[in-house]
Amino acid sequence: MHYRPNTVAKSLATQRRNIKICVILHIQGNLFFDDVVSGVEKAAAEIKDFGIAVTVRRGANFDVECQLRNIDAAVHEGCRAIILVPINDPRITTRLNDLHDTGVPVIFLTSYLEQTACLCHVGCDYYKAGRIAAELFNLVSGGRGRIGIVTPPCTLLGVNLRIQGLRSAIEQEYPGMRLVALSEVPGDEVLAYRYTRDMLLAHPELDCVFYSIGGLSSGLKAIAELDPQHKLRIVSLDMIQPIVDAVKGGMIMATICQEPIAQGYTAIKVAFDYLLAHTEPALKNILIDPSIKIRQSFHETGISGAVLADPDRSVDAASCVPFS
Amino acid sequence: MHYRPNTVAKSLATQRRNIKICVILHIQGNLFFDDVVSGVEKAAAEIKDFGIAVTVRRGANFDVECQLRNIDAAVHEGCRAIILVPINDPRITTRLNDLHDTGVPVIFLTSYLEQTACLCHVGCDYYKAGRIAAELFNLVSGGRGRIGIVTPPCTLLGVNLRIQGLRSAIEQEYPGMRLVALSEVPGDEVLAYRYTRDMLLAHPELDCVFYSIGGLSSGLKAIAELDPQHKLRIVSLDMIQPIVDAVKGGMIMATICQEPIAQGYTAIKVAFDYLLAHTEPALKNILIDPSIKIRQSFHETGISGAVLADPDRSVDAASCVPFS
DNA sequence: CTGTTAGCGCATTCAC
DNA sequence: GTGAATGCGCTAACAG
Repeated sequence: MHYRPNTVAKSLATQRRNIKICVILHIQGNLFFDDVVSGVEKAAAEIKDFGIAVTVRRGANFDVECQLRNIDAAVHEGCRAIILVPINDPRITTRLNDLHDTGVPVIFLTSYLEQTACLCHVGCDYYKAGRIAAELFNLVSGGRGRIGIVTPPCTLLGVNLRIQGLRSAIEQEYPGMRLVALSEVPGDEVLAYRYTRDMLLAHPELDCVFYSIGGLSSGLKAIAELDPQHKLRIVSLDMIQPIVDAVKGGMIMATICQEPIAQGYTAIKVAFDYLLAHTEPALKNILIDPSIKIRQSFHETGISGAVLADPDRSVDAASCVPFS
Repeated sequence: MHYRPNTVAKSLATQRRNIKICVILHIQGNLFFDDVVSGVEKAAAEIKDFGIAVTVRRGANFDVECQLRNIDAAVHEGCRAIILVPINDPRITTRLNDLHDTGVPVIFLTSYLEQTACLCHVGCDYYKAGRIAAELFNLVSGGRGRIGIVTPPCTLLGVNLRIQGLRSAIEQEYPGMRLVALSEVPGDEVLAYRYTRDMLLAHPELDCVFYSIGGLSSGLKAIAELDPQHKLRIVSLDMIQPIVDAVKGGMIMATICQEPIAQGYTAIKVAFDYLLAHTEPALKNILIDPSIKIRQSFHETGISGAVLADPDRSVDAASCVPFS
């Protein structure tokens, strides 16, 4: 027949079951993941009235045992779906596959594990982000740029994909561009400064830098010292505060945002749809499009405030005659 | 106390009232507004279970009488909120102010009228879009670009704001840039071709073109004929099909998307929140951020399909050693 | 195992 | 006017 169950009535009836979703991260003190969490919390607030509670557990950085404990704790408190930023470790894979067999769905967030059962992966199109970076450099360098990359370790999935994207775009489409240097920086401000500085000193021909360690801003200081005139074209990642400041200040030309808030939000919504409507996501890989932000993207117009018409900028047809 | 009404229960109880939202446009056959409508429909599908119906009325282009009739019809069928793409005419203003007095909220979509009571305006930050265009030209022209603009009539609110944004950015921040020509094209393919061609012929010094009449693609043909080598830097608006094709083909350098789907979606959500929770929007002006799309933004990675791991692009740490 | 009923939290209606 | 009862559409617990 034409019967469509009514989601609202269904969730009202289901409220008493006290459904829980658990989000597990293994990163502390990272601005990008703070935004992921705020996306999670935004979605959590929206689905609270549906009788679904969301709890977030932030484990220690890359601590496998801690992540395993968090998974156990989540199961123990009876959670009905797990959203996970996974650590790439066989113990996690094993644990998640077991979980899947017991009927608890797993949603990967920002990264995923191969050979591991899951409902889906919610992330960003890291590969495309890399290709976009390549194109930006191509556009501003007249197709003859010399690129250096400062990056987290390439063993991380997203990082690897991003660099492959940049590389493949250059090879396939921008023959005049060159990838000249790549510097992998472990998570440490001191090393970020040193590696960035060393790269620039070792490669004076560099005119483009892909600074993809936004969490570490001391590398930006190294760049500022060695390039006080802002001759280098710098593209970075995400809209965390130090990056935004550098874009506004004219030091960074563009930043490619991996939409952490949307990622967190979407992951919760996938879990929600699964728990309430038993809807499996249409795609195993839900990739949020990276977005490009430049200086003017952060321009405060003032028009978005409380009043409709901004007296400084109301419609003025007379101002629109041709000019010279 | 700490009482928070439960939205779900409330809407279940309210279902019998058969609430209606009416969306009224005055544009036919415009791809941008097709996307606005699809955003509306997406939100409509989501709130259907809440017992709220959405109907869309698309009137004749800029026909004031028709828009007035549509408003009357909406009121007559008992709709509880009106979402309107307004025509700038005093009769509309009068009618809307009357409506407001009878308690029917009006939400402006993509444009608004001054001196007119409304719940809020949902649009795009047109001013910022203009500033972004200016910055893109500045970036790729080494700060010495000569800009020509092809635009719809500046009497339209968004159009005017956009051009003011571009202009003010140039005046304030890009002293080496010049606005050389502005061509206002009424909605007509023949004129679009002719005006665009005339502008290019009259201004051989032009190296940047802001082609902001995406609905009319014959101007692009004029550009293609006069600039077969793609020496002009072209920035356009929105992601409608002819523009996307031209970006993919390398003719258009970048397009600034005014997020029609998000605008339509947001307008419905505002009405929904008002009708169900009696929540007034926090801002009178809800401005969606314009987004920048370049060629690689349209790159199909293939990874977003049904499988998680793309064998062509799985993690390969060995590929990430430094190169030359 | 199938059929019936209570109740999720609220708005509306009806009785007083 | 104030207060109690009904039902929105569904799930869960219950009874047969």
